[in-house]
Amino acid sequence: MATGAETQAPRRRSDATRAAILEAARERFASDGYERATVRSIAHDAAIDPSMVMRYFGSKEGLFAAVVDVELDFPDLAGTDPGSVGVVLVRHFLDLWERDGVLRTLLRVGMTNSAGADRLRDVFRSQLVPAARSFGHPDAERRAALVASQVLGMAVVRYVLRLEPAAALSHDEVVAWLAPTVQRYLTAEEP
Amino acid sequence: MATGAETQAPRRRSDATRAAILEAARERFASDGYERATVRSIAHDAAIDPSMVMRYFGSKEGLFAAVVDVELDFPDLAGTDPGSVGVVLVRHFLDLWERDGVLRTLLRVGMTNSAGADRLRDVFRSQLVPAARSFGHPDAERRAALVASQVLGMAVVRYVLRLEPAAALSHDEVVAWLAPTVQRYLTAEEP
DNA sequence: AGTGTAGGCCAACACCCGTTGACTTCTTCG
DNA sequence: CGAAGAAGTCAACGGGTGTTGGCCTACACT
Repeated sequence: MATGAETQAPRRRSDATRAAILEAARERFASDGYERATVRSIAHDAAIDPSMVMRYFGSKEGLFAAVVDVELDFPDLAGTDPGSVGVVLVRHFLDLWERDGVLRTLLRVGMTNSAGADRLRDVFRSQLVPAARSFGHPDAERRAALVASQVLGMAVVRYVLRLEPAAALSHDEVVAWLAPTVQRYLTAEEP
Repeated sequence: MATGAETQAPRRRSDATRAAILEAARERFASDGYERATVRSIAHDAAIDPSMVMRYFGSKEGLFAAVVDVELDFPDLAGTDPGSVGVVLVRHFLDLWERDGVLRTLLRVGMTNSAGADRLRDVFRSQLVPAARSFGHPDAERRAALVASQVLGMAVVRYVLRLEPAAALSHDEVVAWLAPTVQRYLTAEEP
């Protein structure tokens, strides 16, 4: 979706405020979760009045929807070498988790908020399942779910729980360990 | 820890109430998360007054600590055949997740509440890391973290997010797919 | 039977939340 | 310059929260 307005030149004075609110909200939601991230605290971070949040996004729910409404542009796995799909996918996920906080926000909020969980399931269905279909197995959904379990799990221990040994792993180490797993889930004939 | 009192005969009249509060709290925390599980709703489920919760557990935080303060008795991996440790561990985890709601509660709450995250890290450190040491690799902590990422990830997609394909998997299917992964994380010489 | 005490309820407290509407300030353009 | 409208502030609302203390009730023991 990613509601328009960025197609037109951003001359409106309010665009800066809008962006500030969105950024503050993204960080608060990611670090505090949906309930503890209060409209007041977000407004404080963005250095504006709480009522501005309502004016721009209608409600707290609307603000969350706006934060979470971004394209995640998965790589097209159809073109890549089937032998290195694990590496490609894991590396892409690492980038995605660390680029901006959107996925972390989604993960954290998705644990307690149904709108967050819905959006997360949406990403799974619209991005990961199609990618899993490239390998011709009839149970692509199951394979995608297995991949999701490993990738989300690493995100949980690394970014949310911050388990020391997991958070300390370099990107290369994460790829080295997880890629074979993901590869197997997607391409193996049987467990 | 598991605070005593169950060593003495449970003749106190209040023990039933105490247990009712604990059970209601466990379910509410597991299904709603820490913030949305209100003391009032828990008291309602336990059919008592909210003030009783305070009398027995001091505060909402105290109640949560009591809910989460249970032994998880991991299997001792030292005795089991090193070739089937993946199967044993994954099956044990499935039992643990589904026996009572404590681990689900911990997972959900650990995402937003620091006390929950602490307790989860505690379980990791005191149970999973020692188990990982059985295999003589110097980086046992890292191996344990990898196992945690896969096992927690499956719990997230299965019990919290309820991703359809993952929730529909039978125990045997989960074991068949995850056991080789866990086995490799624990025993492989290198990625 | 009478009394001390543990168990339980009720009403209220102070606080924080999301949200609202009226008011002021700044910007822009005729 | 002056007016129109956007951008932003302020104070308040109704409601829900965790928590408290006073009061009532029912049981155990002498």
